[in-house]
Amino acid sequence: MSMYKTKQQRQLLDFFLKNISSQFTINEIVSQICPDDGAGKSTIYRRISKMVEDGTLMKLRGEDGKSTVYQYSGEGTDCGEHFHLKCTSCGKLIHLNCSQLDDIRTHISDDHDFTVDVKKTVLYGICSDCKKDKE
Amino acid sequence: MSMYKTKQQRQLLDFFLKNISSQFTINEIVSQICPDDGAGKSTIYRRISKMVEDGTLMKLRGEDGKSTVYQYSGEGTDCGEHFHLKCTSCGKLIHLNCSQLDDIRTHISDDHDFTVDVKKTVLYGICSDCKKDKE
DNA sequence: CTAGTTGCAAAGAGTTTGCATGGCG
DNA sequence: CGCCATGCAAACTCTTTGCAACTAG
Repeated sequence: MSMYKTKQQRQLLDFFLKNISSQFTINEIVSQICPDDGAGKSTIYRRISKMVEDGTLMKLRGEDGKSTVYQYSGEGTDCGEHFHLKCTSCGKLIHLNCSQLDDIRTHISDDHDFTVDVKKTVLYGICSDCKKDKE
Repeated sequence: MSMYKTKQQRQLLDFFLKNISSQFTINEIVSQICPDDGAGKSTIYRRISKMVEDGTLMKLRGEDGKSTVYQYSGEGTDCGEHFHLKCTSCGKLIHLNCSQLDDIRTHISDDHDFTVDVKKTVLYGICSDCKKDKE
């Protein structure tokens, strides 16, 4: 399969590494990486899908509930190990490293016989900053 | 706004009430409700959006990670009060009434200063039945 | 009667696919 | 040199929107 390391593959990975805590839509990625927009959009789609498959990226639903955004979750992160909180107001993604939260998985597994897939799960809500703004 | 109770509105609500624990894509809804398919699809879209807004329906991502499915979550359910587990293998949605899970919300709220919105959150993973099948 | 609602068709947005070309190893 | 990856354009699917006809209250 992905045996070749092409320029485009490296560009894409670099882009996410440089913006390791940010999320982007396909269009944002395309316009940031491709010279004069539009070029290579299908390649971006193809590559992104594979990166989601192999865990390099997380696929999330945007704040508006319509768009799809992607964020790096590969090496260097422990995104396969912890839960994520996503603010539905500002879009921020919070990595939740917390032993108590890990207990939840054990609890759900033991008591509800359901194996939670942390990589696919995002808890949506309102972050502290946005909470303040509303006051 | 929604002051009129039209035939279509009632049909749609009845359909979800009759299939209170199932999920449907827009196309499935359209073909089940509309006589000879295709008819009134835009009405379905318009009405579904409103039902999601007012909490009558939950909007979920389908098993394939691409499609969007809807399930009843209005009166008679306590879907605004508990978490949901969704099996990424068979698509089943599990309503998680469990005090320990409620503690999670308190914990995240108190210790992580983040207010989880239960209605928008779904925990994805593998249910017991599908786990067995793999053995 | 009046304003919200519906149906249709057309427009839009997002994503996928076929095929010839290009580039990695 | 062989094969996978890329780019482009066309095809597709899903969803939204404009507008005239309709209907509940």
